[in-house]
Amino acid sequence: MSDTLPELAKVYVPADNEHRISELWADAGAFHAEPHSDGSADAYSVVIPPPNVTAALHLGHALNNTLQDALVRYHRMRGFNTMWMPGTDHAGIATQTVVEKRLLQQGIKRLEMGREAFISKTQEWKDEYEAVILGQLTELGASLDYDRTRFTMDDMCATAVRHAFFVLFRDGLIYRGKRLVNWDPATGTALSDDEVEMEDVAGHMWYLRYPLEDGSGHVTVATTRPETMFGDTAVAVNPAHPRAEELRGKNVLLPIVGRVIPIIEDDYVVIADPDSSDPKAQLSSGFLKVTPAHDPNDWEIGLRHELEAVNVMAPDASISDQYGWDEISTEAAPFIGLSREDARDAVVEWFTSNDLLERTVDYSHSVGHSYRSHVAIEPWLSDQWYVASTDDRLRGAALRAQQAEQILHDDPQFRPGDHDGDGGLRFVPDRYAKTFQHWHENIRDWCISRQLWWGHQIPVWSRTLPHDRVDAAVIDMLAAVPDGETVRVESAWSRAGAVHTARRVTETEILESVCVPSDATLQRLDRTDSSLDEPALVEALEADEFVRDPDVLDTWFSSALWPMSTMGWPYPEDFPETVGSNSTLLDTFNPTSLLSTAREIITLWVSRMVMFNRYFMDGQLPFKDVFIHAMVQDGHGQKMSKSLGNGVDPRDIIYSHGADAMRFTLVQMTTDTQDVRMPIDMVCPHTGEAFTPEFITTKAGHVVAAPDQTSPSDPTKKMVSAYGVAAGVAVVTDDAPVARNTSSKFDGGRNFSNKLWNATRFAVARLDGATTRSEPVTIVDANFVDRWIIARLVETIRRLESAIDAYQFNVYADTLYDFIWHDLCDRYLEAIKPTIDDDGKQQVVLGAVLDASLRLLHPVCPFITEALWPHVTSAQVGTISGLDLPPSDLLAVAAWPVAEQEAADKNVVMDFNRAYSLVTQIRTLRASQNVVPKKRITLHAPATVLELVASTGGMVETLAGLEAAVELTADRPAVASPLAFEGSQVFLSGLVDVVDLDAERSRLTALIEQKSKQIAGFEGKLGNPGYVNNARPELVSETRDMLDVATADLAAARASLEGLDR
RNA sequence: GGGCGUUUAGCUCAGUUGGCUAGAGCAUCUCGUUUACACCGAGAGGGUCGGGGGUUCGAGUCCCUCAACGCCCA
Repeated sequence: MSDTLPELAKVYVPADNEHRISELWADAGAFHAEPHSDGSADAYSVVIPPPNVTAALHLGHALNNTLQDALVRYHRMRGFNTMWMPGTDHAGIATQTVVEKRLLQQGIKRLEMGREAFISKTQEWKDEYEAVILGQLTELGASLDYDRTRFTMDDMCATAVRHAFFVLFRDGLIYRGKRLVNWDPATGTALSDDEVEMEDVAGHMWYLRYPLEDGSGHVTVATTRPETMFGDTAVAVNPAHPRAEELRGKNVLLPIVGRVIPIIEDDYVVIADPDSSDPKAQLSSGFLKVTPAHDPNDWEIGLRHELEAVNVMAPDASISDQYGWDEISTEAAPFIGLSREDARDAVVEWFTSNDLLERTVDYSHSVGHSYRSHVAIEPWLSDQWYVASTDDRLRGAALRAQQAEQILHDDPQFRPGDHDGDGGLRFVPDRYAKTFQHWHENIRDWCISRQLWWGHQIPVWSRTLPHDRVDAAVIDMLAAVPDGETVRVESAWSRAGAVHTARRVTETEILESVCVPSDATLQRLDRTDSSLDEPALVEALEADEFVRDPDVLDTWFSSALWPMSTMGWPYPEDFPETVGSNSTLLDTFNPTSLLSTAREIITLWVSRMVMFNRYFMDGQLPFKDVFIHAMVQDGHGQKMSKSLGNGVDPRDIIYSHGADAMRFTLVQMTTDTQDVRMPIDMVCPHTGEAFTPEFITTKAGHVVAAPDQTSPSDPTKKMVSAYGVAAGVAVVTDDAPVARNTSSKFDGGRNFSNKLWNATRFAVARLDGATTRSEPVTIVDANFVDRWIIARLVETIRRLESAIDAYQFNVYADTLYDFIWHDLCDRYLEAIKPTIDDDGKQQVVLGAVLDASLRLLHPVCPFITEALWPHVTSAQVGTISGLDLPPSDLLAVAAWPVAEQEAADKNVVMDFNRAYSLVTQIRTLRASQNVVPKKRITLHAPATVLELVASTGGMVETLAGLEAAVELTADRPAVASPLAFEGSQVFLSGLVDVVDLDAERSRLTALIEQKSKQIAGFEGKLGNPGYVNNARPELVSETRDMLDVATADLAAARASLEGLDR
């Protein structure tokens, strides 16, 4: 077989191997998993956090997916039935925004093209980026089960969404409410709290005088938003305020509007205190204008005091009389139609000219902005659908899911009970359990409707009818409940399987809503009237004036179902690919083993998956472990993000360094606490050289690569940056192509790959697969260095296993780096050079160590290890007893090495370390005297040292460049340099013709000084009764030993120094 | 405002129940290319562990406090 393999190139070239190997895996179906329950293997499953289809992946995604892949590949090799589910997310608002933007560049407006055409355009965008993303994952080496690729809006996921909505609606966990939402007036949609970013804005505090109705004076309200005054329905004062009593029961005549509004008392109002450290108290006037329809705090006050909420704005945040504000005064009329910004100026001007503006103060404060459009959020009163997350069935279930050891509260109702899934959710690192807990303790109901076209349209049909047209039974039911409360109605629709509700919306009108499930659900319901299928039911509803809600669901609603919907929930039998011979994906792989994601996702997504999976699957968790990975920052400490456009395409790094180098470096950088900072260079497409690009600062204050860049060595050559392309501000032409990015951070990974490549190249050339030994080599009979490298291998395996179990990725990478580079290459390969060609047993050991090393490195560096795999396996000449390395054609599906504990000989390792420190000392001495490597020298040492040297079977001689090691006698050569080793004087001769006495003297003097310092330290410790009495005994005796050796070394060094002068 | 994290060699970072004589990689300096690798080998220099206080026989590690930077949630 070896003659069919091409020779290994002198340097590892990733591009020559990666694509070929990806195809090898794909052709073999190496990553495909089938559900089964035959008990032969435990399941290990992960669902990918579905990347959104707005843009290509950046290094942050590369990091997350590399970590998942390392875990997945490791578990696959350990023999788990391993499934990693791929897919993408439709990302409603984000995708709709980018598609709208692109269309607008072509002069096409969304509203003009219509819903259907727009969705089809968006679908095209999705297809394009889904392909890009899956391509990136493939190039990255992600061992996903690509046959199962899902999309949050495909049939399987849509069925789940429809079913989940129906069940929640039926169970009273979805309701329609008039609430203040975070309204984005630019995109015309409501945002969840999580989609609002707080930004500091330099604004003003205006002090407006509101005259009292009875003409007895005025009160002064302080506000940052004077334009909302049209919607004021009260003025609030703290009951402890000095004027509270005198004003009790009085009213204010609202300027411009002419509305008479009460003065109310509420201790939310901050009492003015110019000396306070709280800026709110400093700036307070003592009076607060209350605008329930345009401020969340005022909304709460409004609820407490039963105030009217007057909405004075249109969806585009202009002042409007169409959305709840009636009785417009003549004075107010000119303000109608103004934008909120213009209205603010106009109101301030009006107060100024009417002498009602008391003063203005500069005031910088935090204002919510849309994370997409970046305009200020308008708290806006509107009808929205909500999930009752605060219900115990959701929030309580999420809190009870937490592993008991990670819980910080002592509320018994939220302690895990004995229900399935209780107490089974663990966060790594564990501090994030606190984030999860805190979120749920303060959770609010979840607004799930979005005024978008791209997404899952809400499956509710509604109509609003006057009293006299509504069924009498409904009227009766509503009469029995408070106004505004929703009742379940029994009707023709409910008998057909839908859920029918009704609510009184005004004095004379009633709103009816009917939630219709998908046909898959409908046909399985136990219903009295089974004559209608879903299309027929919808047709009948629409014929009866019901209209489908135009809104779509919040993207996170479908994401929340991801671990279930991708596996065929609720009806796997409808999707044959989710069903195995004796089990289903859901039964085998849910709960999944792990979710790996970023910090902010704990609140956005983790929480909702836990609530939904538990609710819909009888308490079962969506995953057991949540691993929170580091954030990848650019060179300026800014988070890499798709929306900022500062992300680096992993394909650029793969191009400059190779996928394995990128993966290895990312894994090595993943520690418990540190975020990953990644200074980025650019590669000139004209010359290929890397350079630091020019940076600019954006309006938002971000530092990014300037869109247009100039070649560093040829100023006539131009290029554009990836940021310029992402931000849509740079034009790519043949003369100005887009420049790739790179980073020298990945050099270490690349060098490491090349090191392994060349070590294997060397080793394979020394092995001859033709003459295989039939009997396994017994390691206890092997040479010293062979026993040592096997012992180190076994230690390494153990360390890697514990590192990966604890998600210590940097430890995993560092352990491999240390073993392969230092132990295998620097020590073992160098030590066996004189013997390997003639020692068949040693060849077996070398082959086995390489074989095992490739297996161990494979989870992190899959391509290069797979590329080397056939070379190593075909060259192997035998096996080692106690080290189990079952053969496999593909490394990706090979078994993880299993070693018997006896192979880890601690004494060999100890002796090696002693001998190697002698080697190091000799090398240091050689280097200090500039002795060339090929010059052989002689070691003169006492019998104890010679014994150690002899026990290493030539290792010391080879690594230290010794010609001979001889017993130290009185007649040692005159030209010899002394060393202190383990308390003995040893000498090296043959280094140089004449010893430089001054150099020797200063070397020994420095040594004496160092040893004296150490001795003083040890003696200080041992002279301290506190230490001797309290420290662990073995620690004390260790210190004594170290003192003894240091003392002997000192004596040896002193003797040597004296010897020089004799 | 609340929470979390970071501050250790010129740079990027390790340092797991306190025992450290503080490590690694890169960079720097010296030496070295006839046979695995210059994406290399051998060696060296470089740190009062952010400041202050405390607990302890002993603190990079635990506690308090101050400062700077970053993230998440309000």
